[in-house]
Amino acid sequence: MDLVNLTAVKNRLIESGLKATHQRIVLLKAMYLFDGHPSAENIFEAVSGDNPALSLSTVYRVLEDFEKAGLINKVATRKGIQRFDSNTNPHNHIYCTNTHDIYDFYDEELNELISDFFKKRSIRNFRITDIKLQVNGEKLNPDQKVLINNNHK
Amino acid sequence: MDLVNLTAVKNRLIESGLKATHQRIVLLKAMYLFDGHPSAENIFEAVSGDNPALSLSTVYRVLEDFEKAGLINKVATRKGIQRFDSNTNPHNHIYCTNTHDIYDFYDEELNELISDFFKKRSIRNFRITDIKLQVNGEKLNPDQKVLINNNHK
DNA sequence: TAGTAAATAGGAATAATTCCTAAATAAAAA
DNA sequence: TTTTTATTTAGGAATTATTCCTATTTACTA
Repeated sequence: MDLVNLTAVKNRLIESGLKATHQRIVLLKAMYLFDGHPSAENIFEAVSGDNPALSLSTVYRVLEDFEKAGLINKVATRKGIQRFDSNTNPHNHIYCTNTHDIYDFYDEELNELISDFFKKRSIRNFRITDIKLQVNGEKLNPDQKVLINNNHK
Repeated sequence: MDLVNLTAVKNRLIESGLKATHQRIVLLKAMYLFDGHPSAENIFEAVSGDNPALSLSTVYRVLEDFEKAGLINKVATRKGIQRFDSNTNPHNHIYCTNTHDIYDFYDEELNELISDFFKKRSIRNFRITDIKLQVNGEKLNPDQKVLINNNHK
């Protein structure tokens, strides 16, 4: 199934309790198509060519609405700027201090490790909604990809 | 040894290659004394009563300098606002979605679990400087503390 | 105690985000 | 269909957060 198919996007909006307005459809598509962890401004730039009447304040409001509806998440950043993530599956983040790029990484073993840990250690007076491992550091060669390696076969 | 002792603070600055100016001493002390993960504004408010001539731009610049010197760290936030952490020991963060409070938590076993994991899985083309587990969720009773529980004895 | 490089105050400039409200629009009702 | 109504949006103003600029001040060095 195609995430950015028109009716699929409409349905996602409606399932989440949001009216399928033109702007929301455009913006949710843009979130799915964006490769990375865009800011509101990034998304605005991505769509405003085709949608010249779209307002930046609408982008902010709609992304906020999407987040409240659980369609996307906010990503924590150290730079003090809001960024968003359309990937709502459990995964982790690698942060490059130099470029401020954020890379996703999945690792089933790691997810289990962490979830097992929190079976033993609960947090009193707190309801956990999401756990992310945040790996900070720096990309070495700017021309090469950052890749997680499996050395243990 | 007292972290906020005058000569101790001076020495820390000098060891980090920074001149021990009045403003830096005041601000580093304030960082050590602040309970939590303050913004630049928080620190400014905390010290400006006793230091009316201190400028907010100095606070921003000095906290940035402290971070570069490794005296403090920036904390990733989802709200899009810079916050700082004077605790440079390995520890993790619990984020309350409602109050935007951030709680530290230490767990030796968890730290080991994670460091063992990254002995097996390295990240190609990336130098890790720091790893943090970021636990998102909501504080249940606002009048009670958030505490990590050890159920496994 | 003077000289020099580094740091600061203070405010202006910029960037990021939110707020406001008249107009437009989607969904429901007629 | 058209009308109604509640929601949503555009657009810009307002606010908040952060950085930049530069004359002045300060900490160290000789």
